[in-house]
Amino acid sequence: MTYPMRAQKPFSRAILDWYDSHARTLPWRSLPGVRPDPYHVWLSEIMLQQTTVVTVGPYFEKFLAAWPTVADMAAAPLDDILTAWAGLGYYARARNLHKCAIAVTKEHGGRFPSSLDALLSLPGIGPYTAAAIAAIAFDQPETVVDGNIERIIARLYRIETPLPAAKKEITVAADELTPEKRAGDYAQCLMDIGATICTPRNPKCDQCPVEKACAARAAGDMERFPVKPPKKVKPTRRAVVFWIERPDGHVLLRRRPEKGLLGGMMEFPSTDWREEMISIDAALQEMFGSAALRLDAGETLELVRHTFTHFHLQLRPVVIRLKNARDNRVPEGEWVSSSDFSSRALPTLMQKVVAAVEKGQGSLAL
DNA sequence: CAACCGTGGCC
DNA sequence: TGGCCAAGGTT
Repeated sequence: MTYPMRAQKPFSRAILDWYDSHARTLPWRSLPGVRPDPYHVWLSEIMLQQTTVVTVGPYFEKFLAAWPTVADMAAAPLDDILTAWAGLGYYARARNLHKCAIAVTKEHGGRFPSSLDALLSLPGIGPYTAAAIAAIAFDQPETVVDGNIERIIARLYRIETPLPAAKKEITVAADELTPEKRAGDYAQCLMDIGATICTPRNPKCDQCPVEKACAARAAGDMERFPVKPPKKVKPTRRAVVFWIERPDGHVLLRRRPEKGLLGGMMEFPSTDWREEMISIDAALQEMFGSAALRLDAGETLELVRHTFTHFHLQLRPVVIRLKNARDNRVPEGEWVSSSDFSSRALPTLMQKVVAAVEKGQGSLAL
């Protein structure tokens, strides 16, 4: 095929040479050739799953300041982890982060294991993250395959098989190129190249240290790879969400179920998320078992729009101002002053609801 | 295997 | 403006 298959060492050497002069300085990254703290590597790798470097930066610093060691994190309440994670998304990562910290503390004496298998058995650590930690933190010659490296390999060999079926083929090819020494630096270098040069669109091939080895570059069809299946249409779900405020200004929050969408995070009570928007009357009936409220003009606020991985959501916020502190029609939950929302595990969707309510002023009395 | 699971930035 | 995409893992 092309030269990298026949000449593994020149390929990895070219990559590492490039890295020594072009490596980005990132908060979790040590100098080339220096082993970083496995706790830092783990924390950053979990945060970086499907998340950009720019987004992760401040969260990484915040977590390290709050929990300097994995034992500190293990000792923290899950809600503190979720609160700190709020806004980062994919909240199962935060729940698994906590589980993993506990497992490392209790079952591994507070030290991360260095073997691929032991790492794979930990919560939230899959094939990519296990290989990344083993290579970067423990200098083991494991093959790291993330989205960047998939793209680089797919272009290098012009792999026509669509993802995710191509994953095995790509991993085999990547494995043949992984160097015995400095596999961690090598992996980070490939990811740097993927993020800055071998980008999904408009790749900067003239800056690439392995341009000459790339089959897609030679054919001039880099952007065709990796081949991906067509996207599915996202349905839209709609609901009424309630900002229920007591006379003392505290607002009702509820905790979502442990698993599933926004699992374990806080929310404003809402009607079920259905395909069709529910009427305000029906929403009041569903939430309070009573529609005995007069609806005046201006009581509803701007529609909150949010897109999740697999559906769009539209929430119609309705503000309810309670006349009495206690009202048995109101569901159970936690009453929180809006000035304390920042210390709560409110996902971005719910922050959008806060913004919509603060921007508007219409309300209903109950 | 395919569905599920967030969010922000880019063009 | 909206689909696409990002240092994936779990079920």
